[in-house]
Amino acid sequence: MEMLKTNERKVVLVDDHILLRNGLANLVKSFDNYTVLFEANNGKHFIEQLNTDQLPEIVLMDINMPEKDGFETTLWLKQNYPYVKVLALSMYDNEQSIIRMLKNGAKGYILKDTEPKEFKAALDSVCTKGFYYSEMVAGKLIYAVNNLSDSEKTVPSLITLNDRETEFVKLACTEMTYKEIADKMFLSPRTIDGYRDTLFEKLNVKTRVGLVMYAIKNGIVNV
Amino acid sequence: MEMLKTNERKVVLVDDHILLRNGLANLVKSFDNYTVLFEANNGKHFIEQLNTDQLPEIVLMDINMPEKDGFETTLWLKQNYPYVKVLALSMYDNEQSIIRMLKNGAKGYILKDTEPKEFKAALDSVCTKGFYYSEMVAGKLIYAVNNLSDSEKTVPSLITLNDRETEFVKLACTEMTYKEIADKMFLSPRTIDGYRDTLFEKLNVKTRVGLVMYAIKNGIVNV
DNA sequence: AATAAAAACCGTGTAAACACCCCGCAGAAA
DNA sequence: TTTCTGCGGGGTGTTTACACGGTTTTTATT
Repeated sequence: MEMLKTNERKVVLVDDHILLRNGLANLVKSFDNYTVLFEANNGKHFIEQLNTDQLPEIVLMDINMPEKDGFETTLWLKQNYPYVKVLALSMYDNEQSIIRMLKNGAKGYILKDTEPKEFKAALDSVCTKGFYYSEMVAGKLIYAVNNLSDSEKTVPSLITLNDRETEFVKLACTEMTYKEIADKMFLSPRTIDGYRDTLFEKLNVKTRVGLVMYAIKNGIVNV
Repeated sequence: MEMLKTNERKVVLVDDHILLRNGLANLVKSFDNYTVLFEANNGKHFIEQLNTDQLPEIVLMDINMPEKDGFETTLWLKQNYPYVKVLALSMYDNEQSIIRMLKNGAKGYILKDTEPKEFKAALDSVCTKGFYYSEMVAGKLIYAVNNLSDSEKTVPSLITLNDRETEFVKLACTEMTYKEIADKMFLSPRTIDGYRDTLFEKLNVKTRVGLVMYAIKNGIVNV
């Protein structure tokens, strides 16, 4: 009654929380017809370990990771191996992260406080239907589209920060003054003013504290 | 060759991240001489499920949880069942959390990106030696005592915020001005200035952004 | 109950930092 | 060409940070 292994769904786990990742790996292995190819600490290690001859069907992808985070890695997969399905795994349920992951190619989005049963359902759904949207995700998406600012409605592109902006945001999350940030970035304080103004507009915040909170909620800075 | 069950170490897991908790539970069960009594979503559920006739030897305790967090629950255990050992489980490695948990009675402190091997070692150490201090924890503690402010040296008590201060910090993590915060708390703006100044001194920060970052790192506000 | 000490509360003032408006220029992309 | 993006600048009012001071209320002790 032994079935052939070729039918098994090959899963890869990418998460820097080793205990969680290990536990998940065991959970996945306990499911019928699922097998774990390998595990990776972050996106960089994942890409290094990826073997073209033996591609996974599903990648369980954490979002907040060092080296190369879930957003980048998912985008990289979409561009290089579009048939590898990504199921995003996150602690946070903020709209921006969900939208960004789905936009980058993730087929589903589950939280770390999900029940194992739902987790299994998500895996199955991604494999068979090609996607998995929980009620939570659907709800957040509906909420998000209903709360788009006017600028976002006309330009429905996702909020993205370039390297320079990201660097600025990280420094804005410290106790440095804008003048000190300007020095550190080898820019004029006026230019820093410009970065701040465009980011305030783009991220829909009004103060530096608002910027900081946004950055933390969206994993731009690591706490 | 079957050993008697009475020798087994009874473990309870308290964490709101169900997937991690489940994985950990399986990991613990896979260890020789360890058994899992039950699991709980948070401190409140844990206390409800606790059975005096069948106390655990070790409680694996997450810190950031809804309802009743790891700090409170550990303190409660220390006061009610001092022989139950707590091994703190956290995502963050900031000194304040470590010190606070150890102060509240935790016998050890490990991070969620710990290797399963070290995790096992921590469990064993807590059971046999009664404590577990990883190099990370020891290092942080040394760093912490070397960086105490003068006021902390004379009064070596832990930093604690009262209700009013906590309320202020939470509002300081929004885009409100101090004047608006004053209105919301039915206080004069000058009084708010006082709160800010004492908190700056107490928490060793210099700007509002510093205050916000401290609050987030130490779980005073929930992101 | 009296009194001292400790908090919590509030007022005025000032310099720095922040937020926001205006503007131009160069180069790449459309 | 136009448009967008990164870059740099001036000016101005508001907010923040940090002084000095004060009163009232709470808490502890004699």
